[in-house]
Amino acid sequence: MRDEPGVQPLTERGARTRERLLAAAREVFEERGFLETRVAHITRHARVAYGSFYTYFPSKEAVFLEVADRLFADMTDHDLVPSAGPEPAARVRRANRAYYEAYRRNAKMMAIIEQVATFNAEFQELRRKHRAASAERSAKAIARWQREGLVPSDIDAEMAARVLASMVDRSLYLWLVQGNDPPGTERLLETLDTLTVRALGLPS
Amino acid sequence: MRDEPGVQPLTERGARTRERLLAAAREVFEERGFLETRVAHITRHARVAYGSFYTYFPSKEAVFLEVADRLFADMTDHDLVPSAGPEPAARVRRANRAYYEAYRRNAKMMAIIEQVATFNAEFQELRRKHRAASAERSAKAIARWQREGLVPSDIDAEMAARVLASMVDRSLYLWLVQGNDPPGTERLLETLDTLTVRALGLPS
Amino acid sequence: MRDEPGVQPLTERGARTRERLLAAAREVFEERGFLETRVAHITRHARVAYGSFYTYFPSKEAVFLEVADRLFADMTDHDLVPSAGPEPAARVRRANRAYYEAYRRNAKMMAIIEQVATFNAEFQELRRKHRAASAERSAKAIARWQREGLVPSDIDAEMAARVLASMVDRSLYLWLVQGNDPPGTERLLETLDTLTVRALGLPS
Amino acid sequence: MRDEPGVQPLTERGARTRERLLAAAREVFEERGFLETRVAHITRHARVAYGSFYTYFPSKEAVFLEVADRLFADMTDHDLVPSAGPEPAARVRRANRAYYEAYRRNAKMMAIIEQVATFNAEFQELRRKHRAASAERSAKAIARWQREGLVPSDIDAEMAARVLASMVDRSLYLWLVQGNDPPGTERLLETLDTLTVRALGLPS
DNA sequence: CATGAATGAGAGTTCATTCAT
DNA sequence: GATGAATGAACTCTCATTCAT
Repeated sequence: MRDEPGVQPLTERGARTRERLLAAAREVFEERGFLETRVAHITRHARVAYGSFYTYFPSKEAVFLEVADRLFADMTDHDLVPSAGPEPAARVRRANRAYYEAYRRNAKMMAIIEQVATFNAEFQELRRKHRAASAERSAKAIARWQREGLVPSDIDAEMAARVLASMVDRSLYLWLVQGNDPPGTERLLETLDTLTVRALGLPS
Repeated sequence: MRDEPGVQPLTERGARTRERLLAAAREVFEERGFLETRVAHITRHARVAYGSFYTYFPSKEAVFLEVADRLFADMTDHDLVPSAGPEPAARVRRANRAYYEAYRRNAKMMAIIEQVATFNAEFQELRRKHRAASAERSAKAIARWQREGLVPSDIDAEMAARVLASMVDRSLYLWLVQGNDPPGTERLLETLDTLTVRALGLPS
Repeated sequence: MRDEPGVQPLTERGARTRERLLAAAREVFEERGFLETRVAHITRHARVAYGSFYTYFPSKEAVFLEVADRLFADMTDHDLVPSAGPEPAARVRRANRAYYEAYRRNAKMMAIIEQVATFNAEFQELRRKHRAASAERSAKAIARWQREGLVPSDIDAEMAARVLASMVDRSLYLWLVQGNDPPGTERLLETLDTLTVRALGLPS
Repeated sequence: MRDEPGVQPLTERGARTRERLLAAAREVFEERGFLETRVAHITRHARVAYGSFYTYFPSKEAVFLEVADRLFADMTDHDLVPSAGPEPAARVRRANRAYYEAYRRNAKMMAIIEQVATFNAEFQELRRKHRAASAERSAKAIARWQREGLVPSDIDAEMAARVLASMVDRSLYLWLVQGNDPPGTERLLETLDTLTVRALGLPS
């Protein structure tokens, strides 16, 4: 009992051990899922003693939160519509592809994230915030396009942003995580692009 | 899951007990989620002896599968586009509303279904089949509309059906299960209708 | 998880198992003390499975409380002054001897009781109540003797009852539990009697 | 306990660290009890590195023994009858009050001492010796009073000393440590004085 | 069939002590 | 000496499933 476990290590060596645990945790979570992961798996994978885990993390949940937090940061570099500029359809397309790449890179963890989100309220909240921030940025882009006359003004920008994000997100989940269908990825991406652009009425 | 030991009760009394267990299971699953549900909770709720559970179901998973199977039947009475006919936009609209109502009615179980789908392969497969069947029907409708010139022929009917189903499904999940947003339901439904119709290029 | 553990068993067989656990618990507590007792020791001693312990008791504390409660009942059949009547000095003497016998019979558990009382607030309260009830009875006897002119009226009956109970109780504890001194028991009892009688000014 | 590794610091700085650990240990023990005290609590409180604890003390028990040893010294400056002289009743009274004050000052540690005495044999022995030495002094006083004709000669001086010490000690423990009773302290002290004096038959 | 007791392999967490720096 | 990380044996409590009645 160092009493406030999970504190940042004070030495170089401690920092290394902590990183090893984080990396091992991610790998084991990806391999076995959150529920089937034992703290012992993580420590064995990181080649540290069982007890060392609790030197840096108060629980299995805590290490997961941190792994997921890093992943969210990686994922949200690639928003639906990252920046202003001409050719909105091309931008949508590019954003979708970027998100697809990020999703593919992190597909295994995305599966575990969905798992944990179904029973851990704290984590649900974390994910909700990330989603809201991301949707907010997309909504801003849509609203700008509406002011520029590129998107019909009868569309609810905020809601459309959320709904379209759900569309892309869930499609990629079923595709990449649950492997719901073999036919070519390009067909999926093409459809996501087309439907998004047409749903918003963007000139293509 | 239909040939496990003791599944089909032979007597009238046995059939009653089995039904009580199924009803109790659904209520307890809704209340606590799959992971937090104990077999004892189910039997207590059903006012049945602990051991009787295993007379009718080989495991906690088995009773869940059966509860979920019944629910899927209820949900898929309301497909994206239930039947042929004129006014496709109105049909999309009606289908979305019907699905929304069904989802709302079963929201708690939908949450648990998502939960179990994240770790139980057998259940994943069951859900995948339901999804595929449902998407197939939607794809048929879209294809018909394409032959009738109501939907552009450059759209991949099957993929569009899946992607749009993901959009609606996920939006309702975040809305009804995770309560992600306070603003009015009507805004959400309106957006789902509009985006679907425009994505498909249907006349409105 | 039968959810409200520690419930009374519903069958004859369950009642037997529960009794075996209680008896085993007492013996193991006496042998090793509360802190050094493991649930596994108790179940092994009772020849039941580890998990069966938790069918009947929610924790080690709970089984201890019940063991102690039974012991308190046994001990308080022998109060400082059990009943009214003539010859108070003889009554004091008889009460002291009776308490001594009870203490000797239960000496090992008295040691454990003292142990648990030093850290478990719930148990402290239980013991406080027993002590208060016992002191109350002694105080009544002293007050009666005061009304009969056998004890000086300047004595605080209630406080004297508590103080003299402490004297007897603690002396027996040090004697029988901590074995503080070999010389004859009779010397101790004689001293307890004499000091009690003279402290109260009773005719001897 | 004085020849364990690293007990006697060789440098000035080491002596200071050791004192800080001792002081911190006492405070933490008082705050949380022996069982709930972690070595980490002590070092944190002393603002000393975790490992430094083991530079000066071989174990948690060892530091407690030393804290308790100092406390015993403080307590036994105030014996039942500290010195010879006239007016024995007044002396008893004064000794009781002095002991009360000392007890009150150290009440929290007295609680922990009782706790440790219930499971640590080495500490039990230490306390037994202190008690024996103290009782010995009281017994000497009583014997002297017997030779002076102030106390009846049928009293067993040594045993009476022990029994009366138990009475005072236990009453103060229940009063000050377990807070067994709200009514005024003066009532308790008065009763202790009176009963002691009368039990011994001292002229008052 | 019904009942409820019995089972025991885990799993997470603790923390005194040791050790490398 | 001082520092704080590393260790891992314990220990409690859980609960799906089996079994005796």
